[in-house]
Amino acid sequence: MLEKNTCCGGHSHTPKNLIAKAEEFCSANGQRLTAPRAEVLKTLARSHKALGAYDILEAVLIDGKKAKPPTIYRAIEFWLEHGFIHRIESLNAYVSCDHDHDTAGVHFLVCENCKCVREAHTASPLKALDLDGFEPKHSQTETVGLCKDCH
Amino acid sequence: MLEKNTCCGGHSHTPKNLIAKAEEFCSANGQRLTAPRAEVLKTLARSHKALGAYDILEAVLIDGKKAKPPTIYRAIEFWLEHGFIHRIESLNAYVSCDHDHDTAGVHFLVCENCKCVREAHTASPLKALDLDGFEPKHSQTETVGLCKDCH
DNA sequence: CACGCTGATGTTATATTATAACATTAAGCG
DNA sequence: CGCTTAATGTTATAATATAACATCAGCGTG
Repeated sequence: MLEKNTCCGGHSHTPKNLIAKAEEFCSANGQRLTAPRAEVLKTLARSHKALGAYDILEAVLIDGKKAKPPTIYRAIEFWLEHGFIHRIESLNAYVSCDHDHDTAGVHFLVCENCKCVREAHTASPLKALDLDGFEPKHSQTETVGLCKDCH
Repeated sequence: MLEKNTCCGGHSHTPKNLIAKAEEFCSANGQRLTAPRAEVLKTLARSHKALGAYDILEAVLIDGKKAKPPTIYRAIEFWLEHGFIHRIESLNAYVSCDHDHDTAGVHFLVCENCKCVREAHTASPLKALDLDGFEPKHSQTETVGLCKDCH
């Protein structure tokens, strides 16, 4: 994993911008931008495709040493909670997010071949639905298929 | 798991109907309705909530004996392929389906408390989207929240 | 019926993803 | 400084899923 890949136009977020946003968020909210958190976010931001937790684990060094699973999962959880990354359920993998949106409804186009993920925006899929007492908290749509470069 | 539960109005599919449909499907398509397949489908059909593979494993006996993981996963795969069950990605769990629909786009209302799952139908979420070369194969929306009885 | 083909299951082992539990360290604050 | 709290380090293990190969059952054919 993490090999150079030009699929999807080589799209990836810019680690610097995302880290800057993260720094800003942390100082504004009394959170700490620690080494594991920073490394995990940078790794995801550099990748244009979804990475599994153990891909991240292999990719990052914290103070020059390989981390252990809980360290990675804690950082993942932190960024998930604060909307800096998303979990792609159908891949058990994670992507960074540089969109500003409430995280209540998102839509991902997931390439089953190269695992690249594009985040799309539409109207909430709940609009047209008879919820009949169901109280929604979060909607996520995943469309699996082949990206432009893979089909 | 599998305890009696009256949440969501005790909704569950009717194993007999679903098995009848499955029998019909198999004979029409040259597939075999073997013991593991039948038991797995019945178990899911009886449950009104999503079951993990290992919940199913604990629940079924094949010729009076506990099965092993590959047996369960093969049956799950079989029914997934043929649209008799769905995988709820956010739970790593499975539900039976007695709807007739192309499996190209489905929407689930998932209760995070009791794990009951309601299948809903709306227009495809892809309609409003600029796919820009992405070739979609399957869309699934999962809305996590609290069901009528749990909130 | 015996044979051989095919698809399904049985079995063993292991890969992959994720978390529990407790010890230690670091940051912020009076 | 010394306390408190949040975060990380560490060890172990849970939960989910699959690879690989052996065996068996159904079925058409000679």
